Amino acid sequence: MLKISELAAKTGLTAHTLRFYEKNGLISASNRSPAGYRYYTESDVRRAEFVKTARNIGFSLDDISQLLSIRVDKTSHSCQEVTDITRHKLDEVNEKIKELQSMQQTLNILLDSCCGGPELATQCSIMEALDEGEVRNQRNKHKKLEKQK
Amino acid sequence: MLKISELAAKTGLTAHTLRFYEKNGLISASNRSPAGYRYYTESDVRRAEFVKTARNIGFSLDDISQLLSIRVDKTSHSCQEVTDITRHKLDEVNEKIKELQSMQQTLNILLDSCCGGPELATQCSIMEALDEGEVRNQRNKHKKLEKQK
DNA sequence: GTTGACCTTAGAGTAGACTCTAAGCTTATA
DNA sequence: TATAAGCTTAGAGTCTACTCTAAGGTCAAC
Ligand SMILES: [Zn+2]
Ligand SMILES: [Zn+2]
Ligand SMILES: [Zn+2]
Ligand SMILES: [Zn+2]
Repeated sequence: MLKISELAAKTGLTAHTLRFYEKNGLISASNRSPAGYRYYTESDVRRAEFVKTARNIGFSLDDISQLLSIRVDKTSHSCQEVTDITRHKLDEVNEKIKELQSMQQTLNILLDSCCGGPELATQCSIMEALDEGEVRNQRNKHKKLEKQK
Repeated sequence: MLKISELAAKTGLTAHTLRFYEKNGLISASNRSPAGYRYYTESDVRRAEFVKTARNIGFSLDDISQLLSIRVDKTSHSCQEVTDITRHKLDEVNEKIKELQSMQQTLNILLDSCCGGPELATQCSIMEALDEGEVRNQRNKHKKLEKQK
């Protein structure tokens, strides 16, 4: 049985975060000492490591909650449910990558157009582009798509 | 002179957002009616459009504040200051893209490994991978790099 | 028996960019 | 003149995932 700081050391999460996760239903200690100290079993540790791994991949705490409820009763859930969560996350990631690549392209175009030197900004082509609004961009398009869900 | 809702219609920002931007020093109305209604001049409109464009590209409100202070007095600023802001944003964007691509790769590997069908999740390889923590990932590496700044 | 490290809780604070509410004026139109 | 649309403000709420604080209880060691 591990105390909270031991679990923290083992998982790389902080004790604060572990309590926060407990408050949000992700991980709780199977046992408490008479004084109320949390004591984590081996099974709790495995659950915490699952959470850590899923979080590292980029799953939201909400996604992780869903994965955890599948995990505790695998016979009531299908592979499809697992891939649905995973695919949904992948869709989000792909969408964000597109947005960022659009920004990246725009920023590169802006940087290419400006000398970047000690000259006064009076004729800076970046400032001109921003003033004229003629900067290619698709961020809003993506944002709107995002909200249609 | 435009009222706030007219400027909102023209820029695609909401009246709420325009007031919020004013509170944060980005855009304010040059004039007010005797009753206190905001009245925006042509120059205010151009400033608002600048903000909109910069925001669409992905600049933070803080970045935009800096760009605006260059904009109002270009003779006191250099192209280099403009490119510094732009390059810094580009660095952030590149960093985020890397993180997301790492997630993307991991998620794709997971999806490839699972049948995604109606089978029980008892032997789901995604669940197994999460349980074993053997999922390639670099998100934390990126996070740490981010914080070193 | 006291020091110091560790534990508990409820609850507040953080970041970024809005988003909305309440309560009350103002203005244009019918 | 009445109705509705639109404007004002301060300030609270939203979202995510923590992060920290205050005030106090516990425990092993010396
Ligand atoms: Zn230049
Ligand atoms: Zn320039
Ligand atoms: Zn399967
Ligand atoms: Zn599966």
